[in-house]
Amino acid sequence: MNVETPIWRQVRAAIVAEIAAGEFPPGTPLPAEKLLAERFGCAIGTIRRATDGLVAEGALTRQQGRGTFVAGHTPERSFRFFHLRPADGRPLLPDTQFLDFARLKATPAQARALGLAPTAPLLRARHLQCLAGEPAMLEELWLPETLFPGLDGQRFAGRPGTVYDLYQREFGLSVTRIEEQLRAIAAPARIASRLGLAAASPVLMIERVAFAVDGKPVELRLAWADTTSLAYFNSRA
Amino acid sequence: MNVETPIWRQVRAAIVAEIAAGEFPPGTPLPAEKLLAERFGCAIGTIRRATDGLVAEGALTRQQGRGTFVAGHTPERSFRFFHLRPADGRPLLPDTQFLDFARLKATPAQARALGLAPTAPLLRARHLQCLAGEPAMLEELWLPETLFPGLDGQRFAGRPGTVYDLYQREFGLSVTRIEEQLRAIAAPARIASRLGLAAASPVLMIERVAFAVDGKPVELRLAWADTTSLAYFNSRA
DNA sequence: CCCAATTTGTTCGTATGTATA
DNA sequence: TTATACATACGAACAAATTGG
Repeated sequence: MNVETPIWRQVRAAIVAEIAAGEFPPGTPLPAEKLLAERFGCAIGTIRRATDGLVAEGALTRQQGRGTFVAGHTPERSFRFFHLRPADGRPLLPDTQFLDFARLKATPAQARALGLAPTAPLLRARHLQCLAGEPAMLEELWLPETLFPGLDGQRFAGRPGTVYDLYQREFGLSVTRIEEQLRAIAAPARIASRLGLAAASPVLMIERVAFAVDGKPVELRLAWADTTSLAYFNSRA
Repeated sequence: MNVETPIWRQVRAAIVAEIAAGEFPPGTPLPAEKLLAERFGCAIGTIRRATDGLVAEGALTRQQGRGTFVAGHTPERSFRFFHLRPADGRPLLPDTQFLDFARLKATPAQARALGLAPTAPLLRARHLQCLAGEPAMLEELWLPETLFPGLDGQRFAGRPGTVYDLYQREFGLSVTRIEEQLRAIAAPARIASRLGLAAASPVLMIERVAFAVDGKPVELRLAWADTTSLAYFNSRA
């Protein structure tokens, strides 16, 4: 009479909920598999089944002999979502130049993308990503103010690590999935000049929505990339 | 004393090899897990572990009560690699207009991308992908002649299903993974006119290498997409 | 229509190997 | 060395879906 959801899914959901609730800050180990099995009243294999997906997504990392850890948004981890590389495919860490920070109202399209009420208050941060010292991509980050209480330009620009690391450490929002739309457009004048391009040069425009472990959208990001000597790398199995 | 590769990896490799050798044509069921366990002298769980990855990649499909099948390249399956959609994200099957077919020599860059000797003979097919009746993307397919013996324009254009279905049915090459590079460029005159665009309009250029189950590169594909009312959709966990 | 055989899906428990502290 | 934790592997049982009689 088991038409219910499998135990491993229930366990997975429970663990995700605990992580999303901030019970295990990034870098801390989950209870050992044996303990989890006891706590949830199931077999160790079921615990593994439940965590396998999280490990594959990068939300957890397992280390033989040490434990299972909630993945922090180290540069390498965030890098999973950074697709811009030189033509040879060699991964290159970008460095970021902060531009400005503002508080605005959502447009209908933005509200829809983030699942918010129309004209909900948003925070907007803009910065420039540089690769090998050259301006590579201009980015606009749009954040629901309710999810990022008290965030301002100082705290944003003064963060130590990556943007997603900030979301996770300070607001308990762990980005694990993104959805992107890519288009080729003629660069608007303001953007072209920031990238050191002639006006109306073709640029790669990226529209991203980032989701937290629990599936909630937490960020809308618009980006304009100069792909004359770089490319957006994607690989699918 | 087990420093060797795990059994499940060996089993996986063996199954992949058999599929690549054409022992199980697409659509046919693999031997039941119990049989495979006996044949390989291991437990059923180990068989499942071995096939889990193939299922995730879409090379196999499991159906409770029926069996485990070698996935054919149905339109839906090939669709996993088709990323162009209207802005609303609604998936839309393209239809294809054949343009031409030729036999040429590889450029150094093409040979490198396909892992071939310089100036190896290549087959080139060109076609136009249309979405909702409108020209959406121009594609150039470059194929190593040695992998596609006897392929010509007639057989290419006259195929019943998708391109990848042709590769699999007639040449035993099952595409399971692709790597892509995306760039925004100004459309060359010939391409712009095919897409019904003004010369030098921004288009999304896609460079793809497709790999078979066994990891061998089998196709180099260049594509130019009109993204004025379409977008390239990508999602990563 | 029901029944039985087959096949995958889920879950359990256990044992051993290997890496870490 | 010892204890802990994950990695691999085995075997068993039952559930659920499918198929064919």
